[in-house]
Amino acid sequence: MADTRGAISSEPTLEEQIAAYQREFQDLDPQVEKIVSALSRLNRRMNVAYGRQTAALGISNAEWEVLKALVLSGAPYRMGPSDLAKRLGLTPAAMTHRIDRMVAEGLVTRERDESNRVRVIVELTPEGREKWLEAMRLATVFEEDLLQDLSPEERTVLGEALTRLLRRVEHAQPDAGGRLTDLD
Amino acid sequence: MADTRGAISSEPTLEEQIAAYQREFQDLDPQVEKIVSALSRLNRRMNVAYGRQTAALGISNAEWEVLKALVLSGAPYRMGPSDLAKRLGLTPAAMTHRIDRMVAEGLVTRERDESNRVRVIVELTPEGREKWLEAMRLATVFEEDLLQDLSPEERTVLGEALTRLLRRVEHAQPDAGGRLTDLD
DNA sequence: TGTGTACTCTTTAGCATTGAAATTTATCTT
DNA sequence: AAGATAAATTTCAATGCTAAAGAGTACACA
Repeated sequence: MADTRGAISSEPTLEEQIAAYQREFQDLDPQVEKIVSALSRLNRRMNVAYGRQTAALGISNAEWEVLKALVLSGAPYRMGPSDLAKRLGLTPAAMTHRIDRMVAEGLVTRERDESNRVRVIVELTPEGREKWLEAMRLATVFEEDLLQDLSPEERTVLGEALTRLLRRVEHAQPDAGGRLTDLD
Repeated sequence: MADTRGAISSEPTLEEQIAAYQREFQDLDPQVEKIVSALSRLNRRMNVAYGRQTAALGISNAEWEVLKALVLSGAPYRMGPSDLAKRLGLTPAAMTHRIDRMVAEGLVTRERDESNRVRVIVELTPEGREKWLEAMRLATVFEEDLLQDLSPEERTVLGEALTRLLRRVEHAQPDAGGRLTDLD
């Protein structure tokens, strides 16, 4: 899991960091750098916060990711290990071990698919679903607090802008030189 | 390092995901969820892109992080291992090993501080600085492409909004229940 | 029916990370 | 000056990840 550790301290402020970049690299567009750096820092801080919350519930951030994927798949909350692995960006091997741990903790069950015995079905237990719900409640409180300074209009604009950026990275692939070129 | 792996595939669209969340969790504010999910996805995609670029230069994303921290510290590009560790959010132990590798590759040097022999000084080599510069050039091209759909005004608004969110997480600490409360 | 091929999951070996203990050097107290 | 305490780094054992090899099952096609 990415950058979930706590205490990010003695870090320069965003402004100091951008000033330092400009000193060392003249071609830098400070506006672009501000967006990119803020994005990355924000994400790191948020992951730390989520990590603290899930830890308080006795699960790891990694386990929460699995619970989320299963719930999002909809009732009856079943997925195969390789689907889960693709969804979370893990190798199937890592998924095997992660599921091992979660079965031992009673968050999911693992059984063979009787109609195709190559396949394995991972299914959320009621306990797993309950954990997800508790984590979800904490997460929404945190997220609402995070955004409390933004008016509904500002939220709309922000969501719109981020979605546009996301579409750009998702529908484009960097070429050999790293340039983003449209696929459609 | 966080979520730097490639191929994030067979993922539901952002819209599908939010619809699924609303089905499973009625209290969800779709506007908030849109922002938070887009942020997290965007960051993941960007890390994948950066990873591809640094890999093309023969360094890992982890090594790039160290190079960035050293350059940002300004000439003469020296830092102690524990400062680097704090800056990158790693344990000192991990820093020791990472520096080992980078010394072996000639990106940095490690020597004892003669004025206080407990301390160690990690210093960027000219080769390390050159690698940073190459990575920086690729990164700025990617970042400019990423933001190409946003007008200068939109960029300003976006940067401003993200900075505001960042200030909120940085100056606030979640309490036992996970609420963000101001420190100032 | 039998064999080849493809697919899914697990096992194995290697690597980066963490947390805790150990090591080395500096500083404080008397 | 001696001994205790503190600080910075490294060493060590355990964890979770990746990549690649292995095992088991289903399906196609002769």
